Amino acid sequence: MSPRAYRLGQRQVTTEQTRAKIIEATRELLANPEGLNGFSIEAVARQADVARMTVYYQFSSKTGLLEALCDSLANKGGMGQAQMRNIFMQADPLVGLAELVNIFSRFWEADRLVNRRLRGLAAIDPEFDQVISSRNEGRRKALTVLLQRIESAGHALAAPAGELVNILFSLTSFEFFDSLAGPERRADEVAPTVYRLALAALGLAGTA
Amino acid sequence: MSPRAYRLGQRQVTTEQTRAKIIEATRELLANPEGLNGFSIEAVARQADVARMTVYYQFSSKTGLLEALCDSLANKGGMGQAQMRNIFMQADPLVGLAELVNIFSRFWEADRLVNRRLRGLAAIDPEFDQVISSRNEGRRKALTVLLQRIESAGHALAAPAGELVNILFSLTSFEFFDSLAGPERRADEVAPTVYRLALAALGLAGTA
DNA sequence: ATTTAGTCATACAGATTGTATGATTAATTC
DNA sequence: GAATTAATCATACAATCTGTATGACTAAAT
Repeated sequence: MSPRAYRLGQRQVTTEQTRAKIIEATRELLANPEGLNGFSIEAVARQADVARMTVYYQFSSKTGLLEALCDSLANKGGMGQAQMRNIFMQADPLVGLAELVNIFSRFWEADRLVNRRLRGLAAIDPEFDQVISSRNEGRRKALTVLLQRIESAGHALAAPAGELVNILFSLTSFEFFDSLAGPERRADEVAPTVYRLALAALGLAGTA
Repeated sequence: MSPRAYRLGQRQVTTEQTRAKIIEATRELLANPEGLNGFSIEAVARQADVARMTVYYQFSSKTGLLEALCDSLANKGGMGQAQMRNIFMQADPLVGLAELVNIFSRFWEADRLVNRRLRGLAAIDPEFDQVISSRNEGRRKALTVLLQRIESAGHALAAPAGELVNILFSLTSFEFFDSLAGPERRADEVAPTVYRLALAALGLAGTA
């Protein structure tokens, strides 16, 4: 009657491999320059060499699958803790801001096409949009803290802090990076431009 | 044998009405806050009270339909000639730039949700992305001309013109507007911010 | 040896797509 | 008025995808 105690143990390793295979297959399909016409759970399963039912079993829905991909990208990009810490370790919050811009520029660049697709899907599907939005909140939070420190450091701000957070948030968005980078520019060319605009927005054009 | 000469005449009016009905139905469906799950050619036909085959007959494909919608939005927003002329009529090219920012801010705001969906679809489908990209080229061209005039007017530019065009292009994009406006702000609050950033990018922060 | 979780195979109803074929309707031409 | 033409509609079709359900099979854990 009562279910027997059962630890996954070694099996969890295998399961994780399966999940990783599926997520990677999803990433590959989203990175297809031909677009997402061929993108379907069925195609993901084929690409991952897995039964379609396994995809559903592991991720429940398309949204669940894409959400897992987002997490995977964030982990791969080291977005969890290490990088964030580096932003706030800086004594000068403006250096921290520059660091944030650099980190995100590189992050957006790493899987640029995939990011573009994901945001495209988010623009179409409110359910998945929630996923993307909540992922963005971390950046907004970080910017809020940085801005407080910048103000504390004695810099007079050119506008209400809430307004400025909003501007910095938009300047450091994937969409802005993607547009600014165009077909040619790399992250290390774009990041300085974004940082310059950010300083200008703060009214600190010639400060650094 | 030889086909008889045939002018559409009065029939063209009816046809145009049909096309308009279908485009409007498309617009309404794209504006659905619930997302595009329910969006299909079939749904468009139902909404327009028209047979599905008529949609195909008039627009060939989904891309053709969306392209027609883009044109419709541009016409509705008066994007054709009148507004553009207003930008270049200004004696001071910086005023022209401010005008451009205003015009596009209002334009993006007018059908904001629809624009978001369209760009989402473009991010997913390279074929349709072409449509959107070519629509954006007008803005880029206008910015290029404005920038030349600004330079001719004796303002020293802070960076190569090509670079600056790129930055202004990104600052005046729908995506940047959409992010900056957030859930609350209106076009007339966003436009001044964008203009300030544009001036800062040009290195003319305190000029106007 | 038995239980459990993960994987797979199959099946199903419902939608959507793009295309094809032909009927119907109304305006245009002769 | 009769013939022609273009637009619209109705129906059908194969192909694909979705989400769900059901059960079999396998390997690890008990």
